[in-house]
Amino acid sequence: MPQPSARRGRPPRISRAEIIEAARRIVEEDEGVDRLTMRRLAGEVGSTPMALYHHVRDKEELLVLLMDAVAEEAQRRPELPADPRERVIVLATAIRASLVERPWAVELPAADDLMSVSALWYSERIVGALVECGLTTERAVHAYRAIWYYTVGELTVRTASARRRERDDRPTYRDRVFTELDPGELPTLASLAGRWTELTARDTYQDGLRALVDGLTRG
Amino acid sequence: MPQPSARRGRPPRISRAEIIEAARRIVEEDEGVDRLTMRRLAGEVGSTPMALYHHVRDKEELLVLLMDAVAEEAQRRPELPADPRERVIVLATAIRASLVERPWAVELPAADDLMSVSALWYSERIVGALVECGLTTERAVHAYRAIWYYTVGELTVRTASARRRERDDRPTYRDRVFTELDPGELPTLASLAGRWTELTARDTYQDGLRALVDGLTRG
DNA sequence: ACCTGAACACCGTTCAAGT
DNA sequence: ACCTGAACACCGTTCAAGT
Repeated sequence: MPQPSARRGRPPRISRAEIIEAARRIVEEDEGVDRLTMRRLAGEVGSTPMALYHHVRDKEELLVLLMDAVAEEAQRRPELPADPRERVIVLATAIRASLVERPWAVELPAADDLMSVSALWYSERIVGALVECGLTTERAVHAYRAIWYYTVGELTVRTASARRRERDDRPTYRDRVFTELDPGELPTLASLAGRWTELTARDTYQDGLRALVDGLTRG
Repeated sequence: MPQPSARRGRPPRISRAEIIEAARRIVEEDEGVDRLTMRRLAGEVGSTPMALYHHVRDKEELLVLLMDAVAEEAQRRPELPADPRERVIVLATAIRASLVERPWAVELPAADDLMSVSALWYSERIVGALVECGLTTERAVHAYRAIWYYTVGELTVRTASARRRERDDRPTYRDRVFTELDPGELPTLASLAGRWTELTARDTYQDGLRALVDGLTRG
């Protein structure tokens, strides 16, 4: 029997795994996907940009692979309470916590759904818990998605503000807008002007989540 | 009296308004902010890239200005029902509808908040309606934000899927994942495998929104 | 089979000079 | 004051060639 064809030709100098590992390092240390360029990545693995294209189809595929790798490793699976409603809260909060630590991942094509296989562990349990709450499977899926929307939105807004804050110290556009509010037109907001920033800085993810889950399961 | 200093020097060939107008055209016709480059924009106004920098500080400022311009014009202010809870639904749905029509705007730095002054018309009325529902102003602001998170999330996921769909016809990564689910590990999801795409394609924005608002106001 | 170098077709932005 | 041209320091990706 001949050796499989994989054994022929020039031996590889870099591997797919090595590339993804280096990509993770760049993105984690520099906190941002925009910092991950093919050229920089090639440098990191001690090769040329074009060598990478022999291991991944294009940058997009690289990002998907990266997302998967990170999801697999980021599993700090929480203790699950018996009460299904509380379980939903715990699960969603855990997903969100692990994404708060990886703000760069929020921008990834991930946004469609928790797509990587390992992350489906969470989806499974959330949908399951919602069914235990009395929803039909169909409604449970929709409820799961609502929770996912809420979570993605909170993360998007959170990371967008964080990025803006770290970039410039000058008052944000929003702050400027709020100081010039016309109390005749916008009485409620004008009365809050001074406190808006403080109010919106507070972390209310769980409060909103609880309200949402209540609404979804009591409806 | 001498003329104000604005009257001196070479007369301008292009104006800020003209630039923003052209930017809006590009972004609206080509459906995407990434298509808006300084060079392309310069071409559109019949000038050079560098001339733009005389009217806007950098590309970021341009995007903020663009967002404002669009928000101002996109006001199809809805009829408001008397019932405050229903009013919140109508307002949020209207915001979302106008963003669904402008998918490119979802990526904008807008994400922090509805920041442009004209868009605050909505914020004012949502917070107001929530106060009418019996919330303190403070809780009303947090509730408003929860609604905003949910809306941003839905839009983010929606536009991300749309972009992916139009790019490649091959089955999405998610579809592939779902066909290979291990029913031992993920029984609920595996039982849904065939229907997942259909279930998640359905527009359930309003259902989720109603649940959220219920939870926020009944809590 | 795997890697390289040179090149293509782009970016945003700076700088010095023109009118 | 407003605009231009050339240039800098980048991108992702293709292509033809090397080992």
